[in-house]
Amino acid sequence: MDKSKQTNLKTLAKELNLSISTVSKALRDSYEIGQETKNKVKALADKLNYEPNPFASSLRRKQSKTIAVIIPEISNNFFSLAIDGIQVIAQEMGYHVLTYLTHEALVNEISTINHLRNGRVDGVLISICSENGNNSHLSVLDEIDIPVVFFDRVYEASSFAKVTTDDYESGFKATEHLIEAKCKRIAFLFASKHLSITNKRMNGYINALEKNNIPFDPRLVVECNNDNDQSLQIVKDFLLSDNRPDAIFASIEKLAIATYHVCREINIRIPQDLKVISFSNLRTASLLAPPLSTITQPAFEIGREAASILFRQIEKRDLKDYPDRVVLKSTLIPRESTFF
Amino acid sequence: MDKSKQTNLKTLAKELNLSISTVSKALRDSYEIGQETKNKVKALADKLNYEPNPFASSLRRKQSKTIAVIIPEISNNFFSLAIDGIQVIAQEMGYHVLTYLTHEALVNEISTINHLRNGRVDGVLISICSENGNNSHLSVLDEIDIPVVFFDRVYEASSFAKVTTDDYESGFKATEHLIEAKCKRIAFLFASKHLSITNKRMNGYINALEKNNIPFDPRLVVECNNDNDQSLQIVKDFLLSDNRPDAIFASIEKLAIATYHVCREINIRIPQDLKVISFSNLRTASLLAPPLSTITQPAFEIGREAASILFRQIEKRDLKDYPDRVVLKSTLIPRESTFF
DNA sequence: CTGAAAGCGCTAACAG
DNA sequence: CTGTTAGCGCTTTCAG
Repeated sequence: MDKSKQTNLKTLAKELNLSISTVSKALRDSYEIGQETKNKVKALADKLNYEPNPFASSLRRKQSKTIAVIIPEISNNFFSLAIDGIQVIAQEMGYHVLTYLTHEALVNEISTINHLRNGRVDGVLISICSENGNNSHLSVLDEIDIPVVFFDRVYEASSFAKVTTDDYESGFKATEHLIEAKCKRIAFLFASKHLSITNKRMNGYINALEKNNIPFDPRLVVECNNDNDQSLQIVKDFLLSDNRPDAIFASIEKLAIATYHVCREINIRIPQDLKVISFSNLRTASLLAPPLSTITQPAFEIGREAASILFRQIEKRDLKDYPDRVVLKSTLIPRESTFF
Repeated sequence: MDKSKQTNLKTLAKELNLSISTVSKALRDSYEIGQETKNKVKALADKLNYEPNPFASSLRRKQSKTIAVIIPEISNNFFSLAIDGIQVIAQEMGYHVLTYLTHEALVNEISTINHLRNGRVDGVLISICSENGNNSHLSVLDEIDIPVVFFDRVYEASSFAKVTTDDYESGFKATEHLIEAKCKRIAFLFASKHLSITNKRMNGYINALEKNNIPFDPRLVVECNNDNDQSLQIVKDFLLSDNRPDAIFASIEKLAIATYHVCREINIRIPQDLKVISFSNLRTASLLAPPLSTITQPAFEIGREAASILFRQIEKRDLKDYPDRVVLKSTLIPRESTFF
């Protein structure tokens, strides 16, 4: 296919008997150019569907009008809503969005970040993967020297801006909600001990127990993982053991879903035999059998906020007028799964 | 932040006392360069974390190693799964993925496509928006002169490759499934009459009725839209009218969810009073009250297939060895919502 | 107000 | 096997 057909400044200039630089300036509405010339140039540009070559322009100006979004997975209600929020802002600001999925693998996260060393993007939004033995790889973000904003799964030790929800408070509230429903043996399910969201949610859980004089039993803290089948098995074993809880607080949605599946399989009744609450952005939470009590994160808003902070950093880098931490509150929505 | 720090070919060349082109060739493993030189060059490049400037390279080679994905929305199970499939292939092929959301608005779709006129991407994957009075705007895709592959929501009249599911057959099967459950007044719910998926699914519905000697009643074909609240109201009015059906075939997931909400609100029992089946990729279909019978599309595979066709077109444009139409089968999964 | 010229970083002839 | 050179299309001084 013939790329030579693409209109460029040269074509326009020749057609109009103007110089390339005049055309360029006219299109960018420079004060140096007369109104009449501008009109003529723009008319022809429109007619020929001129679109500036983004690479030439980026090469010259050293900015790409593009941001990268690095997330563990996309078929996940939280992340797809967050991306939606990010896209809305990006499209408003005239930025393009490159999306990268790490599939929870450190090696992908590192190589993705490394590929960003070259100016391809003006900024990065990242929610880190769960495979995070040490976070040393994130030092590469420091080196690439562009604005970075973490959202949801943040790297606490980093100095970049972070947008999260109130994980600790929500963990606390969820646990107290179960305690109010007279639960005594409340389990905490999580998938990755490396994530700060896990730890904060768990600290909320632990402190809520403590405040209510319920002894903390480490055997009720159950580590699952990102593999659905494995998590299913872990939850099943747990619920069939003599260590069986009377309530489950799932720190992530997929573990609540696993719990529902297991309960159905081994005939545990929710909420009679087991109460369940979960962090979740499931749109069908209220239609489940039984309706699932959730802590619903403002996923869309987290994306939007993270993006707008990023753009503030990108567009006026010197002025430090952006917050370096934003916490957006989650909402506890009690439903039948925690009815007493 | 100091962009001058970024390593480029010049830096490497100077450091090694070689010419820029030698370094360039060495890095690209050209046969023209000696092994020893290659090693030296690569070692230094690694050490200095050299990443080629993508804009310079794209400008010169007239290809971006980037594709665009244009979809109506992302917080939708079908699309997020499809994107997942696309990303897997793209990452394998070393391509970057730019995502654009049209939010079902024609004006966004057009302007997005127009912005792609300049070589920013080497190919486009698109699922068209529902606001598609006439599809004339898609002629812009012809003009930009790069490979395009439609997936799911295709523009039938176009000559570009299309990847879909078997919408007609699935519509037929879903309807027969309801007929087997002794339904007589089967309603068809849809959101946009402009989409070919709507029409194909509806034709399947109509022909299944016909084959089973059930008269087609146009009053049972209900047009909803993309606004959840409005659709909720439409479905509610419909179910409260004297035109009330004994079964609903929802051509898209969100209308099944709306139906569930309405039934709960006005105390219609599923499946006793109303049977429901829907195209859906809901992971929680089996956990709903009652579990929802679905026609599940191979969303991930559709994305993967569309992407791999696109890359075949991009990488060997002359050889027409790619299919121009791929149909991946959906699966009907009967659950309680259609129990007889 | 308009134009000439340099150069962003890389690739690809073409010479040597 | 290595180097020189000429751009890709655009922006941006700087001259006129």
